[in-house]
Parts: sequence; C-alpha cells; structure tokens
Amino acid sequence: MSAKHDNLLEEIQNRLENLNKSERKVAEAILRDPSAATRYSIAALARTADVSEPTVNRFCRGFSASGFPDFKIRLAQSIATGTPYVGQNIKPDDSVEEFADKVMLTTMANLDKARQALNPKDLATAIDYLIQAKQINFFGMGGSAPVALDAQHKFFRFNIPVMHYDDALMQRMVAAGSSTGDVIVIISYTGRTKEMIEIAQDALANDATVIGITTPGSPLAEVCTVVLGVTAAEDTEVYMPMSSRIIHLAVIDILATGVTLKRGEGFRNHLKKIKDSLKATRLPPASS
Amino acid sequence: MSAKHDNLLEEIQNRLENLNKSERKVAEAILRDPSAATRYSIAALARTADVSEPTVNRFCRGFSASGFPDFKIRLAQSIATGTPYVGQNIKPDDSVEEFADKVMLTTMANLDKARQALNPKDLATAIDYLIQAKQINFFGMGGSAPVALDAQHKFFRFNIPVMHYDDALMQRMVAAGSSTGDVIVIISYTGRTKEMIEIAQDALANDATVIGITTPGSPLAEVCTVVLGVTAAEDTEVYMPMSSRIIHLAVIDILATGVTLKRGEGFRNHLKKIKDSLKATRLPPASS
DNA sequence: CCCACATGTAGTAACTTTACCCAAATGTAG
DNA sequence: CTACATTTGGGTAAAGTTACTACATGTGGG
Repeated sequence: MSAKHDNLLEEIQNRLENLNKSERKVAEAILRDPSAATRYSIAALARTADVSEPTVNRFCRGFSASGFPDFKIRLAQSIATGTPYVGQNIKPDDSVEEFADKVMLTTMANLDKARQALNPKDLATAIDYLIQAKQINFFGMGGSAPVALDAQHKFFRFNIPVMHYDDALMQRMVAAGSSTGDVIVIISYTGRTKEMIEIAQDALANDATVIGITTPGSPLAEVCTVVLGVTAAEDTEVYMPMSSRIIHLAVIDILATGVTLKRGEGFRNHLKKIKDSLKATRLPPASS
Repeated sequence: MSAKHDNLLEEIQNRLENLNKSERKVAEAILRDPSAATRYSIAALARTADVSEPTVNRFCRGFSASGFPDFKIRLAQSIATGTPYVGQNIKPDDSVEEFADKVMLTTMANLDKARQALNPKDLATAIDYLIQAKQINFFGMGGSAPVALDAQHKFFRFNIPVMHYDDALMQRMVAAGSSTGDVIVIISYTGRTKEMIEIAQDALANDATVIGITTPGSPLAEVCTVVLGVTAAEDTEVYMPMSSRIIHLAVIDILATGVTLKRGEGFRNHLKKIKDSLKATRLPPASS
C-alpha cells in the first residue's frame, strides 16, 4: 500500500553539491529535462551528459537503484508526481501561465507533504473528540479566520452547536466559559501568536479539549490536547502564506468527512435533507 | 510541458474485453500487480502471463508504446500519479488513513484539473482589472463566504480599498452603489444562486467590472465580465462540496500573486513591512 | 613519485525486437 | 458440406540493442 514517495528528483537536487565532476554532469543533464531522461537509453544519456556509459550506471547505483532501467522507472514515477516544479519559486518575470502553474503545483506538493505527514492516529483521536463534543468552537485570527469560518460552515450541518471566533477577546471569553465536553479547535499557521497560547491554556484549565491545527513543535502545539500538524515551508516573509491555509482547509475536510462517516448511514440522509433545502434558492441545472 | 494523464492502467482495464486470449493474459498479469510489472523484464512478464515474449511486445504496441521499455515507463508514471485513488470515492467503511488519503488526493487531482482548465488569458485580464481597481469587493454567500473573507485578507495588504460581503442585502447595496473602476469578484460554486446573478447584473448596469469565480457555462458565468471557471465534479449532493472551495482559494492565490508581481519590486517591500508589523505579537521562533 | 580515486574502453551478457513460420479459425467456391 | 484460400493469432529463433562488468588508463593529493 504505502506510497513512499522517493522524490528522486528532489534527492538529485539535494545531493548535487556532493557529487564528483562527472556524476554532476549526469545529474545536471537529468535535471535539465527530466522527462526526456526517461526516454533516453543509457548511451544517449551518457552522450548528452558528455560522460561514459559506466559513469551513468555508477550514478544510478549511487541513488540506490539496481541499474539504469530501475533508475529510469523511479525517475518516471518521480516526475508523474508533479515533482518537477516543487521548490521552483515564483520569479518576478514569470508569465501568467508560469506563475499560475507554480502556485497550483506548489499547493499540490504541499498537500501531498501534508498527506504524508499527518498522523492517522491523531486524526482519529480528533474525530472522536469532535463526535462526542457538546459544543465546538473554531478559533482563528487573521489569515486563519477564513479557515475557522469555513469549518463552522461545514460542521454546522452536523447539528452540533458550533461557532467560530476571529477575535481574541471573544475567544478568551469563550475559553473562560468552557467546560468538559467542549471542544475548541485552534487554527494558527505559526503557532506562535501569544494570545492564542494563553487562550488554549485557559480552555484547558476548564477541562475543555483543545485541538490544534498548527505547526508541530510550536509553542501552541505544546499545550494542545491533540495536534494536527503540518510544516509547509513557504516564503512567508515577503509574500503571504498561501498553501498553509489550504492545507488547514483540507484538514478540516478530513475531520468533517471523518465525523460524517462515523455517524453512519442515517446521518448521511440528514445531510442530504439540508442540501435539498437549498435547492429552492437555485436556478435549475443547465438545460441545453 | 503538458502533463497529459495517460492513466494507462485505467485504459488497460477498459480495453480488457476487446483483447484476444493471449493479450488478455498479459493484461491480467499486469493488473494483478502493476508495480511488480514495472520491475519485470519482458521475459519475466511473458513467463508470468504464460505467453511468449513477442506477444507481450505486441501488447505494448497496442497501447501506443514504442516497445516494452517505453510501456513500462508509462506504466510506472500511471502508478505514481496516485491513480488508484483518484475517482475512488470515499466509502463508509474506510479507515481514517484511507479516507484522509482520499480527501487529500482528490483535492490534489482537482487542483490539477483546475490548473489545466484555467485560461491564462482570462487570469491576466482579471489581474489587470484588479490592479487598476479603485475599490475591490468580494462577494460570496454560504460556503463561499470564507473564500471571500480570505480574499479580503490577501488583498488588504495591497492598499487598495477592499471589502467582502457574505450577505445578499449588503451585496445588493454595494452593487447598486458601484461605478466605473469598481471591481466586484463574485465567488459561487454553482453559479446558479438567483440573487447573485441579479446582483452581478446590478453592478454591471453601473459600469462596474464583475469577475466571476464560478462554474463556466453557468447562468452567473454568462453575465460576468471575466470568468475564472473550473468544473470540479464532486459528490455535492450528499457530502458537502470540498474541493471547489479549495480551488477557489487557489485561484485567489493566483490573482494575489499576479497583482504582487505586476506591482513590481517596490511594492514587495511594502508587503514585507506589513509582515514586520506583525512580528511584535509573536513569540520568537523555536530556539533549541 | 606513488597511491587511490575517478573515469573511460572494450568486451560480454542480458534484454528486446524483428523476421519468419506454423496453426487455427473463418470465409468462400465448387 | 467439403476442400481450398485467406486471415488472424501466436510461437521460435536469430539479429540487433542496450546495459553491465572487468580491466586499463589517467589524474590529483600526499
């Protein structure tokens, strides 16, 4: 089952510095046009990189492949995963098509990292808490406010009392007034916003459950009951964080899906009824 | 460039019925363990399928590969794309790990569809309108409200007057009060909410620009100045729409990126200053 | 100046493909 | 309905590629 992403291309990139002259030539030839490399024979690649065939072969073995053909297959898989763009940062002179592609592919790559990083056990624990919750509150400030709002929308359909707050004062009040059985989900990219940490501690002091969707290892993560964490490196300093919110949304989707599934068949009908109640406000589907 | 998903495995599955006896034996052998097939030599695969080597070769050519090695590479890519999950819907008895993976992979697949479907020219047009805007308003109701809120957060940093509205009454008032140079971005998954269409028409009547992030071909799309459209099929009827909002967010990311880039270097410093102003509210990065 | 490492040459082994042939099935004419 | 022709499916074996191994040669560091 396990998908174990080799990310061969990334590995080649990383080890580029540690390779000797000829092998670096091979690496560069491959990175120059990875998908072409999958079509080359060992002789063709050797010629392109201007080295001998055994050098290519040694290079392949260096990346723990049994030989050139095996290496080519791993490379092909690595490409299919969308890896070629990963890490390629957006440059000021990119065309619209180029940076649009980069934004999309970077987002996809980050989602994939998140997929691999997320711990199913923690997810399951979080879902269990949410199902048993008397009341759910989503807290997110600044850039995470939309995520909290979205979460409220999704969980609203489960007929558990649910709210979101994007304002520290209200969050503090809710945390102070919480008790056993209340679940507070705190969404924060950095996990280093002082107030959020204090709020989490307040809630915990009142025996509420605190689920953190934040960076693992951050001060906020330290205090949460459960942490659903992802480290998506991005150029936070200058541009705005982009992928992180999308990952957070995806985590919310997973939690919502989990709650739906665990509630069983009867409950899925309830969801359908809510959907149906919205139909009246819409025009009929395109007829032509 | 073009990523053209072959989905070779799917194609083999589909054509299984139309193959003659021996070639079907080959197909079945491959489907039985696709990833093993990528490691086999033609002789090994022939033995496993209990046919001769040329038969395997003919089979490969039948799937428009130049030969067996080429076929193996396409097969490898097909496996790596995560194909097994794409389209596989979530089932009530999935484990947490399974459905979490499916949610993520479905989202990724939809983002990729969006990436290919988005028209760079329309994006460029939208970005131009946004740069020249006197005022930008994001409208989104229900599930699209969080997207509108997120957009406001992102565009707030550009020091253009920007607001979001999630309430039809306010939206109508803003549309009625708009004029040339105002840009209204309407976010709607279905593009069939009656009120939104009327609101769009009001805004257009006042010479405002209306950018629609919605389903192409929908009634709303018909009336917009520019449409940034994506058709992400999902199980809207029972579960809630998930991927669509994430795609919409990604589109917002692209627009924001475009505006940032087009504004040039000086402006990116301005963004950095805003970032810096937030530092004071945070704990320092992990020190250990 | 020598040793060790890096790299290339040439030959061999493995793998793939082509050319050819046989067998079975289907079609056709007597 | 039989007998011959034609097409289709599929295997054998040899030719052609491709990849690997063993060895030779060069080159930089001690």
